[in-house]
Amino acid sequence: MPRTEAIDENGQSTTQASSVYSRLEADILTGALEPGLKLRLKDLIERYETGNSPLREALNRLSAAGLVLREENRGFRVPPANAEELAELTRARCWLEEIALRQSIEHGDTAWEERIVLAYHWLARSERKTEDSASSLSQVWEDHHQGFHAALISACRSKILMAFCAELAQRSFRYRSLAEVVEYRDRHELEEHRQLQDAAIARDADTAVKLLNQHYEVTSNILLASGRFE
Amino acid sequence: MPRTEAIDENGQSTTQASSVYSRLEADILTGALEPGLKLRLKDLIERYETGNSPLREALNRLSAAGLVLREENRGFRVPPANAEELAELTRARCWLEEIALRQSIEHGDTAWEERIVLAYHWLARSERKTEDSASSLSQVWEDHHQGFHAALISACRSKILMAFCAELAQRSFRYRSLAEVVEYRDRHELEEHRQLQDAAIARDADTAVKLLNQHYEVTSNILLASGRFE
DNA sequence: TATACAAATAATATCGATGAAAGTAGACTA
DNA sequence: TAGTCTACTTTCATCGATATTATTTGTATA
Repeated sequence: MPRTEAIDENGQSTTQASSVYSRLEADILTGALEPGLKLRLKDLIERYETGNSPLREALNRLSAAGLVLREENRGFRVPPANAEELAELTRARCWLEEIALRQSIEHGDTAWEERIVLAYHWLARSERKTEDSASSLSQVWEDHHQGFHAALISACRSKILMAFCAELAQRSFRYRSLAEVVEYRDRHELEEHRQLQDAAIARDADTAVKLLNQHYEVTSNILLASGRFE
Repeated sequence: MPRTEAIDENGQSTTQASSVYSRLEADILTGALEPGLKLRLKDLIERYETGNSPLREALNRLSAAGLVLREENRGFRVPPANAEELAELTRARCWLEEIALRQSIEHGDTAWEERIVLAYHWLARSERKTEDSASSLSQVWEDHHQGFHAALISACRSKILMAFCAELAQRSFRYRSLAEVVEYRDRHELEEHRQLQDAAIARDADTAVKLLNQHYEVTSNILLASGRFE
């Protein structure tokens, strides 16, 4: 008999392995499982109430995705987090997203513009809500934030490039979670995104790229300044 | 009792899962397992003389690496190959390797130059051998070819970017294998690589990038012209 | 003859247990 | 006192069997 039927975030039924995968992924990205932590199979089996096989399948997938470290005959661990990696992530992200953004601006149709406008709208709305529930950045805001940046490059005509950008976005997100920076001093996040929206839709590639790179670099510097990464 | 002790290419002992992983990877990249093929577990267990669990772990890793398709409750298959993907791979490769090459030329030290010279030397030597064993491109030549291109970008100071490039190189290699183009008409491969070497070491970024992009685009066009991908 | 349903079959996903390797602690030696 | 050898313990990797899900086949119905 199966432990419990595996259920998707959307209430869809999936395999145990995929269910464990997404829960593990979330726990690593949010820092619930801290960097460097040894992932003992027995513990994880308890934590996620699953079996040996699906757990190992999830861990193997995650290791190939760079979200878990795997050592032959020594099991798995959460990858360490350090300033160098954050810097490298940021650099790579600026490089790749510049290409993707320029391509999108060149090839984007009106549907692309609409996706951006819509994504910005949601982002602006969800930010209001954040003021209510003081403390940590809300999950819903994060989703919309990610959605906005994905929309910007969604017309680049390269699934491969978008997948790479998504991986970088995900790994960068972990650093934001780990830094636990709730509020960014002297910063108008929504305004930055609005300017990005405007430049993209105005097809002003150089401005858009400059804004986007700044956006990532400023964030990165704030995180580095938190002093949590060495 | 284990079926047979798993052995690495270098004679090192590894886990079954990793052993199966590399054999599956090779068979997919060389086309021994053809695009679109349904990967039935029972068949693979026979083929690789392994068990259910290590096989599934290997397949799960490969699926995360984009070398195998996974469908919930429907198992695994070899990803189809088509002209669009080849074109997209080539485009992405030109984009990313341009960045990596420019960075390498900017930051490369003498050790980097030596790696290139050495890699070129091996490539030139191994090409001679190919003339003997007529038919298909030799494995050793492929290794040196890949080594040369890796050396070119090896000073870019971004492991992440190099990993992306490696993935693209791998997936592109599959198309070269599948096309079974043994000889490239009107082409002087070794000469192309020599020019690349020279431009890189002369720190002539624009020329090097132009040569590299041409190199990839010409190859891609030859493969597309083979008519094997739709 | 096409369609819908049901049973039979085949394939995948998961379980519980066992085998193999790594890690640990205590005894013995130089 | 440091080193290393061995027995013991913990953890990981793999096995063989079972449960679950998809697919096919067969049958009845319109």
